[in-house]
Amino acid sequence: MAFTENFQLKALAPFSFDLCTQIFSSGDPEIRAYANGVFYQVLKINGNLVLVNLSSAGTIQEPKIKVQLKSNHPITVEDKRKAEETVVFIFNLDFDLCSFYKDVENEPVMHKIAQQLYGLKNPTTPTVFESLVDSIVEQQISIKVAHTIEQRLTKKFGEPLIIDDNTYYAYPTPKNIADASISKIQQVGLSLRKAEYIQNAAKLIAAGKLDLEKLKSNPNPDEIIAELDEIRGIGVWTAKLTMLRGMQKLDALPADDLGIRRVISRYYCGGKSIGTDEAREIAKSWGRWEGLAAYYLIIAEVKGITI
DNA sequence: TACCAGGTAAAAA
DNA sequence: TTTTTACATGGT
Repeated sequence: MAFTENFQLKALAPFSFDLCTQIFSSGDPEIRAYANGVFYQVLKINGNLVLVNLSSAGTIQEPKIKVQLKSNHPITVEDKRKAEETVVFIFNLDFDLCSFYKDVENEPVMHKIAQQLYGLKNPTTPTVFESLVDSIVEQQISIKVAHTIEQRLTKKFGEPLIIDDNTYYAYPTPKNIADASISKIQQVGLSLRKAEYIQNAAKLIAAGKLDLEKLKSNPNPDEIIAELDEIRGIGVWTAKLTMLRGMQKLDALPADDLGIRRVISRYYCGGKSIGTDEAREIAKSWGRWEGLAAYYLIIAEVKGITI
């Protein structure tokens, strides 16, 4: 017998629920997915696993989100509050896209893409740890291989939640990973070195020597990069990707990233391969929103948008 | 079959 | 100090 709780959330307009969730339509149905208008994933709320179902109940200009929580434990008022806070964070509901749109309105390419992706907000991982681990996994290897490995990692070390005879997996906690052996971690297809990086970071967090959630609130991006860079296996690329996807630092742009350089080239340089400096130069025209703008380019490419 | 893919640390020069 | 190399796996 599952406990359920229903409520609604408002988002700061413009917000397109459909645009924001579409990228999850190919997600692993046992982890996180978007199907039949419902996005769902498991969150660990105050120590208990909760399945969060989200669907749109409004429009782009008056966005409302229907939230349904399901758990095998009673859901307290505090659980509800925490879940609400997390959902707001995951979809960046409080962010005002208008400031981004205003800053790029004189930059023809991004302006046009932004018009076609009106209401798209960048999704964020529920914890910084998740984006840090994913970013390490994604070093060097193709994004498809990385996703396969990330799914295996989640199912092998994440805690399962069984609701209505379906099994869903929460993302592993730092302790889950810290308690696992290097060879066990390697079994999901990671190199020995990456398994060490990930376990080491998890141990630092589990031991209280590293507080990523606190680091998130540091307003100085350079200090965040410097601190992350201290951790073995984390370079500037990984630090920036972590900041972008796990801390909503929308100015962080991993300009040396192959995929980002490719997509910048596609929309700005006719597809010829460009260097890091050239990518950085083009990104300057996006002001404080380099990372968000890069996300727009990636989604534009996925959706086949042409200028 | 090779080679490459959203890097990094450690070894070698 | 700067340049090479190993790394694991799945897609092409």
